Amino acid sequence: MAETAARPRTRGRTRTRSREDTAGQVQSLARAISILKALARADDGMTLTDVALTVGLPPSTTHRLLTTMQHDRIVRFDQATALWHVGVEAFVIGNSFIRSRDLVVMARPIMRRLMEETGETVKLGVQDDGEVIYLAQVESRETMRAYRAPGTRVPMHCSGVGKALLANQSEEEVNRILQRHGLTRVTDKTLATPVRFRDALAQIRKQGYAIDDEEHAVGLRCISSAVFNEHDEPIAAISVSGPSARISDEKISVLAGMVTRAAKSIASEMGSRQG
Amino acid sequence: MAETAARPRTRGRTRTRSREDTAGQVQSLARAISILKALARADDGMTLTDVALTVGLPPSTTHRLLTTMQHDRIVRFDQATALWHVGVEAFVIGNSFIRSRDLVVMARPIMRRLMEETGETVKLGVQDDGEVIYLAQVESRETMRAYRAPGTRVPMHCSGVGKALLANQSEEEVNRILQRHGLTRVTDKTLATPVRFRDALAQIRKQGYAIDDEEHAVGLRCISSAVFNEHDEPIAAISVSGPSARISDEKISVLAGMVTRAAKSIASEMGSRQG
DNA sequence: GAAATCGTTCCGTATTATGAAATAGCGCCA
DNA sequence: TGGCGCTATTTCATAATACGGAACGATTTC
Repeated sequence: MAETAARPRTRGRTRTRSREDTAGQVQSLARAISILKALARADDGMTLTDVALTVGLPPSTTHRLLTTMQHDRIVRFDQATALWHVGVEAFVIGNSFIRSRDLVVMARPIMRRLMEETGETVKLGVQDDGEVIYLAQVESRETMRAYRAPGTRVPMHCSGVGKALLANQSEEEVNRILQRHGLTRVTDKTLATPVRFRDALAQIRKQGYAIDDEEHAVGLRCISSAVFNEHDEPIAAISVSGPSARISDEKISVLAGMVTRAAKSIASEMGSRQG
Repeated sequence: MAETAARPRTRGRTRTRSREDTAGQVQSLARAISILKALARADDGMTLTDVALTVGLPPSTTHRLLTTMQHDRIVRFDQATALWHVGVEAFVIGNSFIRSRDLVVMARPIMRRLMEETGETVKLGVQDDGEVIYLAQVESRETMRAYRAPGTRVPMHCSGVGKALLANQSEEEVNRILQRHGLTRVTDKTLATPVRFRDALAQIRKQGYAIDDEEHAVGLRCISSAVFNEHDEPIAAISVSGPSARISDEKISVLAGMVTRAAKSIASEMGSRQG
């Protein structure tokens, strides 16, 4: 291990990491994380070669990392289909993120009641990295219902929760986020121009609640209201969403009342605990 | 770097892993996982030394693994309190488990084992539209046995599965269902009055399991226990059922233990912690 | 029945993880 | 204010550990 200079540097490990951003990092762990992320993105599991290809690692290394994680059920291997999935233990660990946030624990019973009142799916989301991330959801009992698994991310500009959150932030903050993520058009009704979007925010501020009228998914309407902390900062938003057929124009004002009331009870619940 | 044989194998790192169960495992990754598990167990975050102590690693190693995970927001460090928590990304990854988990698939092996233990037919049912719908069943080997085709619906108030589910719901919910479907008398023993039924539910809550004593079919007894999800909501119930002749009063408590234990393993398989 | 494809294990190599120790922060008490 | 005890970080020499190419199996395909 002394004659490093003698050997041409090209041979050996295929990929030499750029020694700047990864200094002090544990390679194998970082690689395992990227594998996990890949698995989480795939809807129906991945084969070993799929995984190896997407993360850019040799199959043997990929396999070794996967089996290590399998040992603790972080990932699961389905023998029958030869596919790797995210495992139970990852779920259990991930859910402890929720428990560490009083918000979700407090909000859940109120969300449940709101679902009973409205009959529609109720979601709770926060802002994260310029996007909305859903933390919790209470599903409607209807056959035709809105569903978006907790833990998924959606753009802010075309979701009720996102707009409710943005409407209560400074103009600079809004600009920064729009600049970073853009106003991507997702459906015909997505507000895809800055002017229209800013008007919408003004409207939300005036009404106290946000509406997403098929701006994210065709046929899906959604009414949302922000939850404020004791410093009047919007820390989260809840929403009620369902098929446009059920969420008629006439019903909106009634639903909006229920949603804003629920948002306020969550806020007061948080305040009392001094979260 | 060629004389590997010359050096005595015993010296070196302080802890030599027992080369059997950890062969082919990636040490650093396995350690990182144990750190994550420790963090998940602690609801309110841990200091670095806490973590290092509980997983039995030097602080420097622990710190290096933590910062690597922090890079991808698998863990979060709260500067103000100097505490490490499970991070957003762990939540996002973990929740993708929901997409791949399947109650019936997870339950089946456990149901099979329960059938072997008890010798009786094991069924899995969920609540749908105020009724019980059976999703799966593992049949007893006896000639005389309980049978109910998967997919069939039965009233909640006179089935073990239904009662186990109802016992774990709010009073309003129970009232709504009873109002909608009534307490139809099916056999002589059916609990057909609200008072008797409510008493039965209280009893179930106390015991942790439900008994259907010929309330649905003459000569058929059934013991059932609910399966809870990660929010402690009852999502399903399993039952063991057979002829009253075989399911004697004395046998009930033994069978009940087996059923509740099986229900708990299904729950933990589905990601509810504390199985 | 041969070829191809994919998953798994082996094994020599040196890169990378390791942990002791040094250093940097941070209250806390005198 | 300054020194003391504590905990969090960073450094760095060392070799243990992760690495990946290649061989081996298992399965499917044609």
